[in-house]
Amino acid sequence: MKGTPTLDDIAEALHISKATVSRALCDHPDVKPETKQAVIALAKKLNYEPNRLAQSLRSNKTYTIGVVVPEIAMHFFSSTLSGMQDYALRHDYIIMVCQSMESYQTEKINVQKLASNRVDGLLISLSSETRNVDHLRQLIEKKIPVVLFDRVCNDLDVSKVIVNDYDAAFKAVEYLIRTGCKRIAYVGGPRDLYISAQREQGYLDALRKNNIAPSEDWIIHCKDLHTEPVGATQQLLDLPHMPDAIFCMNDPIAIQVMQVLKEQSVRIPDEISVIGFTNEPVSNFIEPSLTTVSQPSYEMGRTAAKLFIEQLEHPESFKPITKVLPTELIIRNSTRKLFHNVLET
Amino acid sequence: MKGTPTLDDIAEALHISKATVSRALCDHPDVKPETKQAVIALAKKLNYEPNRLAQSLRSNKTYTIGVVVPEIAMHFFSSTLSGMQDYALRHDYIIMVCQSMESYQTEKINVQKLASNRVDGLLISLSSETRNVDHLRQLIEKKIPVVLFDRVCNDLDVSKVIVNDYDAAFKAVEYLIRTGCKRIAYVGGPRDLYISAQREQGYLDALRKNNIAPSEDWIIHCKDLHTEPVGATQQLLDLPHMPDAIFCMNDPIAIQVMQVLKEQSVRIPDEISVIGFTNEPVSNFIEPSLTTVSQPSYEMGRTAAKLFIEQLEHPESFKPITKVLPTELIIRNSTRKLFHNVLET
DNA sequence: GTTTGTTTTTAGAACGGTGCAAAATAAGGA
DNA sequence: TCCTTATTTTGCACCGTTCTAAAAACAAAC
Repeated sequence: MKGTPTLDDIAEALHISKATVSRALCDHPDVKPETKQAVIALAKKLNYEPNRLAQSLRSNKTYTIGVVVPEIAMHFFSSTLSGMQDYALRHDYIIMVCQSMESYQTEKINVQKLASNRVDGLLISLSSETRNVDHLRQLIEKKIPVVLFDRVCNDLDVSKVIVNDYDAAFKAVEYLIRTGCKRIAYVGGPRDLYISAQREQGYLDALRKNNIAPSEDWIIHCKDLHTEPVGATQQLLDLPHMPDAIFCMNDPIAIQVMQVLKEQSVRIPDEISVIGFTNEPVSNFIEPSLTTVSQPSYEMGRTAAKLFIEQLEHPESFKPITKVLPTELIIRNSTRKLFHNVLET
Repeated sequence: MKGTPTLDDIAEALHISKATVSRALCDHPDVKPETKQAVIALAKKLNYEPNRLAQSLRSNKTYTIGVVVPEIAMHFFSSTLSGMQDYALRHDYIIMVCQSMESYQTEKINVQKLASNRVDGLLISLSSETRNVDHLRQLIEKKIPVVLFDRVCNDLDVSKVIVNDYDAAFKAVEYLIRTGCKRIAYVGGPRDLYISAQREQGYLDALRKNNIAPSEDWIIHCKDLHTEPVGATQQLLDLPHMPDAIFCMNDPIAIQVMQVLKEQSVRIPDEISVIGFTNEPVSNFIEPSLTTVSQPSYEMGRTAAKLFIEQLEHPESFKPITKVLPTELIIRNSTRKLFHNVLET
């Protein structure tokens, strides 16, 4: 016998047809028990494994899920990947992973490569540059399921896994206000990055509800999340009337903000409170530890994979749904204590 | 026309055979220029894309690389994944990612699933539990290339990407000695985890070279890297003669060690110096910032992918090689300053 | 010994692309 | 014009599986 055993090899050895062998291995009822026995025994002996490629070619199904994240090495995303991988593998799917590096062009290429690799569908968190989602729409038109997570967009009628960014931001900012902060700034991502806009809206509404007039000066949008927050912080410090709190779109931004504050010897939280979003591991260890909104990243990945597989395996009963997972405000030491207010009320 | 266009569709439309179409698209010389033109034009118009599955079935090549890491969400590994992904995609490969969660069983399952998905080969970093590598040997016997990175093992004759763990550990420990530490402990992984053993050996030899007799009490092996270091630290603190430095196998361990020291109000580095390994982002932000050995994780991933693809595409000239990437001792504030010694010498 | 009805098995056609040998066409030389 | 050589093109088999329709095998009933 040559390389890996095939159906034909088994069929030939037992003097039966490969169709029967195929049936026997699928436990099809139309096969005589003793034939089935013989086939299974020989298959085991030869260490036979069906060729996935051939199966896929025939069935047009690859048991493969394409995943695109902005950056694999960002903890939030690697944690979602972990959740997806676990769920997928347990259901016999494998994930193919790409990263867009926050570039729209790269994202398009990623999607294209995954599609040409015939993935059964796509789990994607959009790059911060992405405005146009035609590359996804094309897939959807071809009936290839797409599930968005975290960095979603509203003009696609697909399943989504998110947290309530608006609400979480609202609560975070309201917490700042309850600790006595009055001049609260927001350092966010690009203006049209959906999650950033949502968090900004929550921020604005929390201010308004508490009779604080928002100021344009307090809101800064960064295109490049890795470097711009540094300048943004300086800009805030240079204001005639410096803010007393900074709400950051995510933890990496908050960390850059804190670095600048520390360099300039601005005391955190006495002079300025800082609050982040995501609860990356580092936020627990930075000094002072960072108050932040925790997002269930692993669970988001798991849920995205779950919705995806359900959609794929029960297309008849499929309706796009949006799963909103809970967040939690993790209070640490980068924000003032509630102490005074508790006394005041 | 039905769903996705195929070679046959183009052939039929142009009244030529699909073989010619196939050739035209591969830019084979044996096709009349005008035919080629026509084919390419129509292919573009129909948005034709060759079916990877069909190609793979025929050629027995999938342009897919299986990757197994101990834990996707550990920064070191997500960073290697990032490097692999970048290099792979640029060379038209896609990575399929699995995590072993430090479990030998899961690792075997991962390898098995990836193999049954007909990956062209495997990049793997072994779980801390893995002693036996027969699951990899099976692949190698089937001529499926395997490249090991970081967590390698010596009984496989394959390409490897590592850092010089022994040397880096030696230098790190010697640095501790030069800052005046004399009772240096080692908190590592399981005894037979190769990188841990290597680092331990470097540690031991650095002590001996500097006439410090190693003590059994100073060396602790943790099976579970996520929880055991806490108890290990306590154990060290409870020694009649407490260590004045702790060399940790990696940063996550170092961070747990530091947490315990801080809880017990042991001053770092005045009473005990702490040194880590890997240079995870968090080590720069923890207080005091962690002195550690930086490993080029992204580069390790890239290099692993590179070696792999070279091996795959030039099997004739293949010889297993071991790439040793450079490390760097990053001196921060969890270790004493060199000051005194500089004066002494 | 037919007829009818169940099992059980079998060719053979997909799936979509590539490679080979052979055929068809075009061009050049005597 | 015929023969030779070079250029293009064409069937067809193959990769390994699954599915369909039809055939074969067997048993029970008439």
